Amino acid sequence: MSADTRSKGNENAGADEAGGKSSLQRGLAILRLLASSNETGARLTDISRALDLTPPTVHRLLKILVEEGMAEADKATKRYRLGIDLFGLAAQAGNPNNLRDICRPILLRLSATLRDTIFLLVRSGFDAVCLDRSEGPFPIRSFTGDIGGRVTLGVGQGSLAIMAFLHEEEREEVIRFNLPRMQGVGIIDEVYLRTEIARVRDLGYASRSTGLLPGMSGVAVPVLDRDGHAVAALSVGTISERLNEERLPVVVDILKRESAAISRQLNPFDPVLRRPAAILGGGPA
Amino acid sequence: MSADTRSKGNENAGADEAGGKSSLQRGLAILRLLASSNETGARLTDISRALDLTPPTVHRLLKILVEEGMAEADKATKRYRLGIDLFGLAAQAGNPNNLRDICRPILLRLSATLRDTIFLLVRSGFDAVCLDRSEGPFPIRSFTGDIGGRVTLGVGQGSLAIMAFLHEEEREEVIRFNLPRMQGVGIIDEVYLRTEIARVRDLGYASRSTGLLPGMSGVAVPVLDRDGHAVAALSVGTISERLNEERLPVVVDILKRESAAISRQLNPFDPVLRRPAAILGGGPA
DNA sequence: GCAAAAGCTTCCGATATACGGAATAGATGG
DNA sequence: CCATCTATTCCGTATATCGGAAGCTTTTGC
Repeated sequence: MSADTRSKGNENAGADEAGGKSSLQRGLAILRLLASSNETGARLTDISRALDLTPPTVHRLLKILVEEGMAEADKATKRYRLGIDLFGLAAQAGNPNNLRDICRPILLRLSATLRDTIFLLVRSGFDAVCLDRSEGPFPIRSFTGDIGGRVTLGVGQGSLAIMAFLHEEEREEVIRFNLPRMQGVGIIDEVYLRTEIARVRDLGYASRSTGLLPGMSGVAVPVLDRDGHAVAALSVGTISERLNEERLPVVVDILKRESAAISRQLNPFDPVLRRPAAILGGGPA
Repeated sequence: MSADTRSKGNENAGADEAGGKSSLQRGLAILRLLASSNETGARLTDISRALDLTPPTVHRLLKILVEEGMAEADKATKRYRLGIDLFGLAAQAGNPNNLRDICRPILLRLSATLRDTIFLLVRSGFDAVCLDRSEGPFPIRSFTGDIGGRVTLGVGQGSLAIMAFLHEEEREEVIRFNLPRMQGVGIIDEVYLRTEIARVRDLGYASRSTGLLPGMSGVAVPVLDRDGHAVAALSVGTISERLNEERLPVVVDILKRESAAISRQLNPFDPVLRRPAAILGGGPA
């Protein structure tokens, strides 16, 4: 197992077939396919062809999925889509230590205070995933970070904030894996990336025009565990004008304060945070 | 299906066992179990006992689930929880016709305008499910309706709004099924329920102190399809004082207007409108 | 610190379970 | 109406799944 993602399972050829051969894997493959075609839904034969499974097999699996509430059949159009039960499941998913629950009120407060949209990102393998977000009243919305959306770790400020505060070895692993993936999404130069990371680590926050969208900027701070490693990031996305030299320090300060509050709630036992103020700057009591 | 062939002597009626016998069913059962114990996570043997599966079986299924990103193993605590990929899946789930996407900006507008929390509910079987919500700035939050949460159809204003605008036969079916479930959650009297439904149908909105929480009230309007049947409900939850005789009609009026706007977008039958206006979204994942 | 208990993982043979070809029924469309 | 495509059912085959047993690791208790 070791390294935590899909680096190994590569033995079976086939572009996008049903991953393995267990029926559980096939069922999950169907769910993923349905997710990717949720606009229109997918018919049985579509699935059959896409996953290279025979119609009877797909039929049987779909029947189970429907019974279990993970899929729904639109009898009118004969199309299948994901079921709402799945939605309920996921409400609990990716919520280690109730991170999302803890952060929810903070996101609300931040979006109200800063008037921009606030994102909560966590690491998932070599990506960052948007766990939650809270829209601010400011009328221009960032395109990034629909809930559940993924970004390559290292792309975007929230990503960088997480990356800068990973374990040394993990960060190296991520850099190695992600550099090729980052072609054309901004950073392609390893040296530059490392410089950025060092800078973020130094400052305790990430803030640069990502280049993803002209005119848009972001600021992000990591949410640290008791060892000073990132478990998440708080990020603000807005138009560049709203993150000028005057306002930026203010925003950063507020973010850091809230991040520290989250850290404290994440570690209810902590006698003393081990590496607190040094990294996050002026730590409020 | 059904027909319990319980070859094993194990007759002990263990409350909540793994649903069926297919490995897909068992895998999903594990996911559900993890969802219900996401606070702490579950260990392999916990799952094994709860679902009446042998440890090797659970081990194998968990391994698959982890590989597929549907579960995560916390190596430190030896506990399993739901994986973030599941979270990403569900971002697409329960989103027929992109209902959630369509409603998102409207929820935001409503919560800003009305200053209270707005809920989007859809029907799922005999329940209503909270598809989305948008918090308003008003400091008292309703406990109801975490995203993904379920309520018995008929309990609460949003529920009622949906129920009042179902097909005749469907409504009867729901009433029949749900009446027993509603014991102790407010309405227990069939006559009263039917009266309420008729009233809601008449007025075009639902508004009563639900009795679920003293001092809290709600208003809800249905979102109708072209046939005048409910596909969803928009609901406002707040303290009773904020829904007095003066304000209520205003709120209802605004809700109805937005509901109508949604309905219009839901029926892009005009082949011209097929394109869902990729304003800022549509980004790659 | 050691022994005991509980938990996790691997192995492997028996068999239940899932598979897919073929045939049927239903839908679509010319 | 027939031709084509799709969904569903049936059933014999074989394969993937199961669980006992045993090795191994971690936790518990003394």
